[in-house]
Amino acid sequence: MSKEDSRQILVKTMQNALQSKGLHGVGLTEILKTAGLPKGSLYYHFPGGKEELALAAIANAEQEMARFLEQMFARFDDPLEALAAWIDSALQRIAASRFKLGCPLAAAALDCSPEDTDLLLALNGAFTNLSGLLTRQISRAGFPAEAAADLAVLVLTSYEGGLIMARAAGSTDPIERSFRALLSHVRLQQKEFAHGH
Amino acid sequence: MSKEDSRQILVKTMQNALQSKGLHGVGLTEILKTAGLPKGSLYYHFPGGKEELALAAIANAEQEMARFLEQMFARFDDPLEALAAWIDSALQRIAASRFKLGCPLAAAALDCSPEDTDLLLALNGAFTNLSGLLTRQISRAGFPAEAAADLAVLVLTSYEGGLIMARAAGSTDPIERSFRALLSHVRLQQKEFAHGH
DNA sequence: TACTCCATAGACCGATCGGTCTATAAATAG
DNA sequence: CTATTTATAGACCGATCGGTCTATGGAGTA
Repeated sequence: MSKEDSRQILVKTMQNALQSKGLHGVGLTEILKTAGLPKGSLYYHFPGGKEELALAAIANAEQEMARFLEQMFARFDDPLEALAAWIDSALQRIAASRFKLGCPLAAAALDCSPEDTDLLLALNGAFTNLSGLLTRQISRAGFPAEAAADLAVLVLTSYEGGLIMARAAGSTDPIERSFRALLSHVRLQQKEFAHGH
Repeated sequence: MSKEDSRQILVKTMQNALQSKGLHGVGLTEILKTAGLPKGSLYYHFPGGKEELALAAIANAEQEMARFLEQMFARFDDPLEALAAWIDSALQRIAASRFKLGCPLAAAALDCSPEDTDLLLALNGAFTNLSGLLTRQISRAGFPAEAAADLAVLVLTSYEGGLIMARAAGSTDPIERSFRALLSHVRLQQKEFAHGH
């Protein structure tokens, strides 16, 4: 087992734990049991303990999400189609987990104390990067800068909120509904801007 | 201290704790210290312990939210104006807490194990009731049933997601942006339906 | 082979977790 | 007044928490 293997296993295990139980919902013992590693490994790779591991999991989650979004935007000419494809894949992932998995970023954001500044800072960075990415792509769909920025944040907030409600409902319905509403409005607005507003 | 007083104090304290730290983020000791009550009181009023208290806090939060929404809808003729007023008050409340408080429903949803069926059931009930309430009011604004239902869910998801991002950002900006985008799209769609679609 | 360093391996720690139990103060009923 | 119920009050419990520490297997180099 090489150094990078164990490290990555721990990060992924924590990422998964964040999604299903939240930061304080899982113990290190459980994480280590799932990862199949002893405590010594954890504190060798992450001297900062649980919080450092959580930060790494958050960074990893952000990176995965950003990479996947970029892929979708590269695959589709129309940014709105790319968004739809992203949501589609999210729906499949959630249903496949039988609605156990949420977003690790949201879970960490709600499960930490307001004093955990490192965590909140990392989360803010992640959200900022993702909304920046979305803003750039939505601009390409013909939206003015400010409108695109607002819309990007709306996409993110309803995605995060949708995951929460889907988890509670045990159904993808909330995500499907909110994105149907969102996209139909966006198409309408797109036409407005196209006709020279 | 009468029976109902202590009970209500415990419920409100747990509700507040859920909002700032999540279900597993606070200990009973901390809750009791904040409430100024001993352990005996907790288990007298809530034999089911932490989970029963959490359920009561969730029910209370739902009721408060529903009541406030109804108030806003009663005060404004235009349902969209009522929504805007609701968000406005949320912005003030969040900023006043210095971005410590989120939604207790969302916090509970993300911080519980997928096996906590009682909790998830209660949360689903709360979300269903709230989206039903919103759907009825949005219909009044001239939206067809299905469009109103989708839109209601979008309002809820972006509200929940907005609270998360606002907490991470330490700013009301995400909520302001997403609702600006949402409302501008909705007004546009409203006109469409008004002109006979 | 001997030395070194990396990466486990897990016993162990004090603190705190949620929960139970007995005791008692305060109110109510007879 | 006594008897009974109500609602605290908090000591106490085993389990588990995150974290520390020493010991060890094993790959790489001389």
